[in-house]
Amino acid sequence: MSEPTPNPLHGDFPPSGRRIASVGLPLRPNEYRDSWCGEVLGDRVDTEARVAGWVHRRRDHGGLVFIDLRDRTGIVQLVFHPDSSGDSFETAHKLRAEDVVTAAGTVVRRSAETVNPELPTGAVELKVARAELLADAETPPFQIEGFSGEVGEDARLRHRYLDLRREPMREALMLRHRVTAAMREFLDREGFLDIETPMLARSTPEGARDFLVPSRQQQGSFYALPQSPQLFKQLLMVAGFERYYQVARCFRDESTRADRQAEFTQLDIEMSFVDGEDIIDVNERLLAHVFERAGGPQIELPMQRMCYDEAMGRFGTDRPDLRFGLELVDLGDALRETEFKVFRSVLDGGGSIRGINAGRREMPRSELDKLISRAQELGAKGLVWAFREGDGWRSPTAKFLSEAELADLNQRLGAEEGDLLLLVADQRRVTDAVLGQMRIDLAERFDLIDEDEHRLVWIVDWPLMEWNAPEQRWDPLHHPFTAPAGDFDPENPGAARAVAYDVVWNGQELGGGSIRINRADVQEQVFAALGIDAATAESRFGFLLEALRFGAPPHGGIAYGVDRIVQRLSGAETIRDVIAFPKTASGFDLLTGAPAPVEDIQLRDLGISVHQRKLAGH
RNA sequence: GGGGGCGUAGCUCAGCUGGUUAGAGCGCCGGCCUGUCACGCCGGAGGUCGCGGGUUCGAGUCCCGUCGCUCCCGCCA
Repeated sequence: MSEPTPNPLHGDFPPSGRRIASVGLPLRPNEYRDSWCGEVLGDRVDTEARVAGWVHRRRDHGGLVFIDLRDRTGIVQLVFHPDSSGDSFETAHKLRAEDVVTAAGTVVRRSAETVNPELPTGAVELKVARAELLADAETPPFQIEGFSGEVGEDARLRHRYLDLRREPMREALMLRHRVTAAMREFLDREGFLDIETPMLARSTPEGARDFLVPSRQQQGSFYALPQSPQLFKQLLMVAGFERYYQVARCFRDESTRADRQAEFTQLDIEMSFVDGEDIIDVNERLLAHVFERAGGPQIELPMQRMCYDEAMGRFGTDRPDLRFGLELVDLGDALRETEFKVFRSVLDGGGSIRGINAGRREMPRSELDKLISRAQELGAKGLVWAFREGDGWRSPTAKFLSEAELADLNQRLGAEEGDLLLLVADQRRVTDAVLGQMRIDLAERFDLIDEDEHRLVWIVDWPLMEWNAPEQRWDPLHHPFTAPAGDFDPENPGAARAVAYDVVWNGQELGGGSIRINRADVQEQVFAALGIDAATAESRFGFLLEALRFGAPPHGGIAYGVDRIVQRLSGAETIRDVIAFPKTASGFDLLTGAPAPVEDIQLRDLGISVHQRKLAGH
């Protein structure tokens, strides 16, 4: 996790183990304990307390034994003296790391020299009268805490239940709970109903690959695990529930990333009789509430908005990080007459030339070569780099450009002496993808991001569709159920705008949504424009079209990536660190061994050929 | 599907241009210890160098393959 950058988890909470109070613990006494370890504080001095937990560390002095006992709320020091009753003192000598223990005794104040200021409970300790070993533990494969090195992720995932005992993971999952609890709390208060939708659903071949589940009763047919509850929540609007939400598990059979798992959690929301403004209003208040409850940055309402076109123009992406500049600049006009062949052919081919002024930077040739490789990795054919020098450039490309062109480029880029300029010439889609990402790479590399700053922005006014040149068809920017703003002209689908909105936090999309189509005829037109013919639409989405004919209210909604929100709030480097039982990059669960081969008889029940499975290598 | 990085003791790592018996810290085991809190001191155990093959007098080290982890690109409506 991270260094001294202020973690929103810390600082905004009352110090000490009382942090746990906001998680709403049942504190009913039982025979094992009447106190959480983290709550044995000064106000318990001279009272009896009974705690239970895991042996965090033992310090055995022979005639005196200290045990740090840990539960999910924190740590308290137990002291065993030889005069403990029964065989408690002998038990203490035998205790080992991670043994499970219950101990009762008197809470005593520590003498001034023995106070541990590092521990919330460090002013007191439990003088143990009786203790019992409830379960002993084998030596853990890695140290739970008190070890300066990071434990490798393989080991952590293979014994996740031990990893989850470590403080960063405890904090992350408790934060996650606070986030979802705050979501439910707010939405319940606003009149939303929590309704579950099916996990075994119909496959939708558009979009991401589905996880398929073979049907035993209809051999050869398959369920799909839902990529989102989208269609079901629209049907719930048709059904008249008006305000719905669900903390929904979703599945996409695509490769994972540091911020992506195939199985993830979405906060899914849908409302009826609303327009885009109503939805944005509710969601701004939702986010403000969640951030407040979870110790995130304070959100000023109303939040900033930016049009899609502006975001793409200035930042090359629909999820701009507004904490730093390095904005993209369009340079085509400066090169209208250029004779430089590379630029000429791009411009003649309808492409763009765009650039970034990275500021005054020293960069050796080897580093510049790395930038070129990165640009190529991102899809550019090449990258022009230049340093402004006098009225011209120091650059391998300078000799191909006229003095007037160089001066114009410098002016458009606002280049001053020594500034590093990066140019990409390609189709606009490519220039934006490449420079939009390099802008972020450069900001990280040159440390231009103020980690204390937080910028939330709604991206609004989206195109409904974009032209997919390789496939020669129109694709929806959100999904095929997004409502066009105003009348939809099937002859000119590229002109249609959508009532859609994404909320972006420091360059990461937290969630996105739209007003949906609530008329069957419009939905049919949009399907047609997307190249889904009437027969296909009927067979895949006939149930939706039919439902829309039975009185579908105007409706719309949004969906948030819960894992990413928690990741951001916790400062975790990967999404795996905020998921209790995540999978590896190749989709393995190292703890349980899933996915795993199954018995032949299971396959026969499903009508799947055992022979085929053998071919697959099992 | 493609590219980069990594894989050595239970954990985190070191191991030079190939060279004798593969090391450290932590953990673990035994002993001592009444104020520690990363307790301390003394002693000890612990290795298929991911796996398979090759080059070489000789491989942890070089080469090929393979498996696993990870980051990135594609992909993720």
